[in-house]
Order: sequence, then structure tokens, then C-alpha cells
Amino acid sequence: MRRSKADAEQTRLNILDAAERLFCTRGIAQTTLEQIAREAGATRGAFYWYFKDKSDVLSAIYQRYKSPQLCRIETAVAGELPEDPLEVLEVTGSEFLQMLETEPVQQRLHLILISGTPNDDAAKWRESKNAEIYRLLLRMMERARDEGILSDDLTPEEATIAQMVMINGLIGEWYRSGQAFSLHETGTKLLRHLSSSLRKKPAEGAEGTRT
Amino acid sequence: MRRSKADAEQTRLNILDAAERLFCTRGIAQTTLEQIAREAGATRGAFYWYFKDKSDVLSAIYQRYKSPQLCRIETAVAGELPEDPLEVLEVTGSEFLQMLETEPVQQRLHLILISGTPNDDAAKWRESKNAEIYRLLLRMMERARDEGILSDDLTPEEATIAQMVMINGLIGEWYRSGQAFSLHETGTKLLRHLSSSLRKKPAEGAEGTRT
DNA sequence: CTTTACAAACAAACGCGCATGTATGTAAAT
DNA sequence: ATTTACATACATGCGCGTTTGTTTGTAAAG
Repeated sequence: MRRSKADAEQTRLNILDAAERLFCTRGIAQTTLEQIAREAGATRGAFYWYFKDKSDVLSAIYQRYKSPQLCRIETAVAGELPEDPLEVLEVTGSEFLQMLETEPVQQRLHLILISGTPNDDAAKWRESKNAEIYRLLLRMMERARDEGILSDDLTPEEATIAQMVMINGLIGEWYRSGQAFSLHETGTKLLRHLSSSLRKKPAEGAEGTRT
Repeated sequence: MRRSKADAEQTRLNILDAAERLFCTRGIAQTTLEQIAREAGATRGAFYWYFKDKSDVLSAIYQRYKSPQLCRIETAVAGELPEDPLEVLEVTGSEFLQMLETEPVQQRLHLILISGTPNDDAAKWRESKNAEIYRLLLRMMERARDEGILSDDLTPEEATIAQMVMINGLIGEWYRSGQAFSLHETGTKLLRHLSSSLRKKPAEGAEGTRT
């Protein structure tokens, strides 16, 4: 049953999708290549045609993952527009959480991203990806400091860690609680709270009013 | 080589320690019973004498784990002493992070605790343990609200999630960054920041003295 | 105080299933 | 006709659970 070029590319994607789903539902180590192939409606022969082994398909999953929120922040970093950095982080973070809650695909990807044991195949990849996000957020926080809107009692580095802790921590807590709360609702509220706590308080008098 | 009662109990502990170490360094699924036995200076025969299988030793590891910070909070919850709830949470959290950074044993335990894939053997255990911690913290936050020191714009539930997100998120970020920052120093600072942001701001001008 | 009779505490060997990797077959596309 | 895109069959190894064997503590019997 030989397929055409287009169909062939489709089976490759099917395998990628299947692996993505199984990796997050049953875990990477517990997922067998046979399961991936059957989930993709193919056999292990097809798998080995496209991928070297399990870690190969894993890195393929990683590579096609580009978080939309990261793009948003990247453009905000690159852009000359005088956007409020703290508000950009708050909004993109909130959007990201909403997307995660509504789109299962993104859930799986991020779950694979933050899960896994230390020093396995993917640990180095995760570390570098994490560092990349850190540097991006840090540039935003530094910009916030330069614009004089970052609170004095936190360095940009600390504020960045606080932001990452909030996002990733929320997702982790959401999973550990068995989705017991609304990720987007609670997340938005806590992100707003964090954002305002990171913001330098103006002098006495007016307080709490947003722009 | 029959051992005496005391020696026998020691081998059991050796196996437990060995499993604990290997589970966090190489991951649970990637650790074989043979490795555990050899690390403990014994054979798989000894393992099967004391434990049913891998999940059995895992639950044994869980059972002998009682976080000191939890005890501290428990006594604070039970106690009638009018301690400042937010300060108790801040201090115990800070202490916990310090202990984690200095004592590798606690590191491993907590790493095993928050790692692992969803719906594996230990997932239910982790969920229930997490819920237990949540309820404890929630009682503290409710007490804070009742005493009128919790900020109005967050419910006790949200404040609890914020606290858990901060602690667990910090640890996760610490690991993902490859211990790139000081867990205790940064953690203490961010915990203090969070604590003060959770605290209700006193009214304008005069008044606002603490008890 | 011996001796006996177990039972505890393992070690070593065995067999099984299962995932992996490879090698081969094969029909359709080019 | 040759290559592509798989499916099928086969070989290998590895971890697991069980069984069996061996040594030693230890308690009761004599």
C-alpha cells in the first residue's frame, strides 16, 4: 500500500502526533514504539522509516514546538514600540494559560516540556529552552527597570524568576491538583496580582487605578 | 550469610536509601532492581525479601517522608497562639527552601515528589499529598483573612495557590536552571515579596499599627 | 549446656515476556 | 526499472518475577 508523497508526509505527522499524545498521557519511558505506531494507524516499520529511535521522535516533537506567547514576547522585545513591558508579560502570560487550558495539544507539549527526569535524553534540551525563555523575559524586565516602572526591591533577575515561577508553577500546580481550578481564571488573577506587585508604587494618594 | 536482626534492618534501609538516590538521579522508570540492589551492596534476592516490587519500595520511600516544614505549619494551624499566619508561611517556606538547598536527601525526596509522569503508580499518591498540603495552607490563609490581614483582592484559595506556586515553582525553576541561582537567597526574597503583596495594605495616612 | 529443628535472610539460577533493532518482502509511485 | 514507503518476520537482549539453594541466628527440647 504505497502512498503518494503527500500521504507519506501525512503518516510522518500522524506518528509525531501519536507520540506526542502518548508521551504525555502515559509518559515517555512507558510508551512503546508499537503503541505509537498503532496509535498513528501504522506499524513500527513506518516509524523506523522516519525516525531513528524514540529519542529522535522526541527531539522532532521539540523542534516543531514554538510557543505563540514566546513569539509575542520576542516581537515585543524586538519592537521599538513603547509598550508597557510588565503589561506585555501579564497579557501574554494570561493568553498562554488560556491557550493551554483550551487546546489539549499545547497542554501535552508543555507537559512534556516541563516533565521528565533529570539527566535523561531531553534534559539538556529542556535546560537550554528554559534558559532561552529566561533571557527573553529578562530583557523585558530590564526594559521595565530602565523605564523606571519596576519596583525597587527586586532586581530584574529576581522579577524574571518570579514571572517564570508563576507561569510554570501554575501549570504544574494545575496538573498536580487534577485540574481542580480554572487555569485561565486563577492564572489571570494571580498574574495581575504579581504584575502589580512588581510595579513600582507611585507616591501616596491615588492607588489601584490602572491606566 | 544470615544476619542478625539489627543487620537485617540495616540492609532494608540500605535498599531504601539506594532506591531513593537512583530514583532521582536516573529516574524511577530508568532504574532497575539490579541497580538498586548493587547500590545497596546486596542482590535482587534481598530486594524481593523486603519489597514486593518497584512500586512497593516507592511507596515505602514516600511513607518515611514527612516534610519538616509541614510539621511546622501543622503545629501552627493547631496552635491557639496568635502567630501572624502570613509570616509563619513566609518563614517556614524560607526554611524549607534552605533545607532543600543544603540537604541532598531532601532534594531527592522532593524531586521524586514533584516529578514523574501523570497517571503512573505514584500519581494518585502525589495528588493526595499535594491536596493535603493545600488544605493545610488554606487553613492558614483563611485564618489570615479572618484576622483581616489578607489582601482584599485575593480569596484565601487564590492566595494558597499563589503560595504553593511560589514554593514548588521555585524548586522546579531551580532544577530546570541547573541550580543557576541560590534557592534560599532568591526564594527568601521572593517569598517576602509575595507575603507582603498578600498582606492587606493599611489605610491611608495615620493608623495601621501592627499588633 | 548441648543438640535439634526450624525459620530468617539472603544469593544464585532459571524462564518468561516484551521492547527494540534489523533484515527482508513487496506493492505502488516515479 | 528503480526507488519509495512502508509491512512483516526475525533475532537479540534485558528486566522482571519466581524458584531453589545455602548459610546462619535462635528458640525449644533434652
